[in-house]
Formats: sequence, C-alpha cells, structure tokens
Amino acid sequence: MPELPEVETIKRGLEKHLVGHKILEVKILDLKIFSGKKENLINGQVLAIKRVGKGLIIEFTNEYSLAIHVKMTGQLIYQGPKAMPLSPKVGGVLPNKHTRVIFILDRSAKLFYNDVRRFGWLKVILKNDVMSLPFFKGMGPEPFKDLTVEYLEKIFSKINTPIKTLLMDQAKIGGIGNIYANEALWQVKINPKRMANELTRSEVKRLYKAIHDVMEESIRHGASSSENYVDALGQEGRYQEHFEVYGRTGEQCNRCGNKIERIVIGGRGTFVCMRCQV
DNA sequence: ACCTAAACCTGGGCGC
DNA sequence: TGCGCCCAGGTTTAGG
Repeated sequence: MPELPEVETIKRGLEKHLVGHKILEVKILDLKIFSGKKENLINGQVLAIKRVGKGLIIEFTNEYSLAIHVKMTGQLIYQGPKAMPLSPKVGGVLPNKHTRVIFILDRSAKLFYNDVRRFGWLKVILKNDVMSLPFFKGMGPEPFKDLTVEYLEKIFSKINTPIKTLLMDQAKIGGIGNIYANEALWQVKINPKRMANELTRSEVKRLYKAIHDVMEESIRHGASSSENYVDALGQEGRYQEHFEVYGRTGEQCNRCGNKIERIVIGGRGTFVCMRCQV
C-alpha cells in the first residue's frame, strides 16, 4: 500500500520529471475522484511537489495547488516524449481501463492518474487552503521530520489502544500504514496487540528507530510493490522482497523459524511471529 | 472524548 | 465454466 516511502518515492520522481512542465489540458475520465475546477490548472506551470504524510501536493506558479491522495491503488505516472517500458502493473500501455485523469503537458509529455478501486482523490484548491483540507489538517508529526521519541512516549502513555492501531493513526503519527507498522514491530520484537501505554521507555526508543530504519530501507529499494504500487515512471519497487512479516502468512520467521501468523487487529490484517514478538 | 466498526470500491482468489 | 463469497485497506463517517 502506498505509505510514506511509496509516496515519497513518487514525490521524488515527480520533482525530477514534472517540475517545470505546463499543463495544457486536463481530461477527467472519472468524475468521482476529481474535485475543484480543472480550468485553474490550465497554463499553470508546476513549481514544486510536496508530501504530507501519505498525501501529495503539486504546487503551480499561479495561486493553485493540486492535492492528491492515491489511497491503496492509485498510480501517478509521468510519460515523456520518449516512451519507456512500463511495469505489468500498469498494463504496459497508457491510458488503460483504470486511467481516471490524463494531464496533457507541454513538450509532448503526459501525466496519468490510474486507480483500480477509485478510492483516491485529486482536488484543485487554492494554495492557502490546502492545509485546511480535513486530511492535511489532522496530520500528526512525521518520521524524518518532526516526530520525536519524547512525543511518542507522551502519546503512548495516555492512549489505550493496541500499539499497531496507534502507529497507523495518521492524526497521531503521519505516514505509517499497515506494511511498515507490521515490519517495524517485528524488528523490535513487540507484539502488535500490546497496549501502547504498556510499552517501556526502551521499547519506545527502539520502536522509534525501527520505524525510521524500515522506511529508510524501503526508500533505498524503491519502496514496496506488494500490491500495485509503481513509481512516477511506472516502475516497480523492490522492498517487498525484504518483508519479514507482511503478507508472509505460513512462512518461516527469519529470526526464530516459527510460522508467521495472520491475525486481525482493529479490523485490519496483521502479521506477526507469535514466538519472538512478545 | 475516546474507541470501534462499517462504508467506500474493484479485482483476484477460492470453494463448490 | 461460472457463480457467490471473502479479502485487500486509508480515510471518513456513524455509532456505542
């Protein structure tokens, strides 16, 4: 699922390829996922790309921004004039049947938004209003930015919910989703069912480091394409090859050899080694 | 206020 | 072959 490392990788790709382009035309193929006036983007030049949690913001030289959330199955793919082979997850050719928006750019380039499940959204909005969107407004501190051990100790101590559920709560911590919550907890041998307020100081400290470690490693490997994630050029990441627990039900734990189990916490699939995660 | 669970979607995998 | 069912899950919304 696109979480911080996946969205960060898309962001870096767009910074490299999309910045400087001008939008000539916007073709909206699915009204459900697009809001705001597309006219406000026409002839706008892309100035900067920002990421807030799992959300993206494309800023233009005029007073507008395009806020984007790809949710689970959204893909944002840039195609320059020289076509480059795309991952099979994109279907090889664009547009495909899941293409929801096509941005026609100057210099014979295009930007496609594909989304199988149609949960994602794109909003044209005044720059000054972006952070007042409910999604951005409620975002908690983020790894690699303003998240600190002291903050984690503070919120953990007063929240009575399983640690894994809390890690994925965007209002408390921005950017962590199911993959990295599972992976970080395995790294520090903490059972995802443990209540957040029962963690020791040392566990919180190690968890803080593990969150950064797994995400940094993921970004280094081009993020995770366990589902249909691809980067801004339609290429797959490789971090799924390094998963220790996520999606590995029935396989052996690389640390103790026990079988990885799938349990449900907060209505979400959770992967855990019941022997070494206590 | 705090916590849980359903709803939103579609395609893929499974059992029959 | 095909039908029905379950599952994936980030965020919002509704309910306890």
